[in-house]
Amino acid sequence: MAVLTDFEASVFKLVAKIPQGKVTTYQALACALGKPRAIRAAGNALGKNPNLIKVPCHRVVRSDGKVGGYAGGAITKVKLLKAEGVQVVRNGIMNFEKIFYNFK
DNA sequence: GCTCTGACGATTT
DNA sequence: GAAATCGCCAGAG
Repeated sequence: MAVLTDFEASVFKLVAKIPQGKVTTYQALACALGKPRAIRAAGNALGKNPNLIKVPCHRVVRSDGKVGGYAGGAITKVKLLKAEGVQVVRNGIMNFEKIFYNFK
């Protein structure tokens, strides 16, 4: 079972809600948690990556439009996103603005 | 209880 | 426009 903290569990719970073909940013994620300043903490939680398959952590990208990082490598992350219909411009930069998922 | 690290963000140079 | 620096929060040692 998850030996994670409440904060991490909250992050994974939100990330797991991201539908296929959509992506979100670490900022929106932290904001959804009620702590827009805890961007690093949210990213740190995903960094644990306890359920890489169950949690679509690859759908979480940076606010800059870059894919950010991934436990399996940023290359794999972009690959998965492209497979879901995400338009990757270049250098791992994508048009997440058109497929942005807003937590609600 | 203090310090370092980290899948980040925004600002400044 | 790109690179570097500072600032932020939470977890682990």
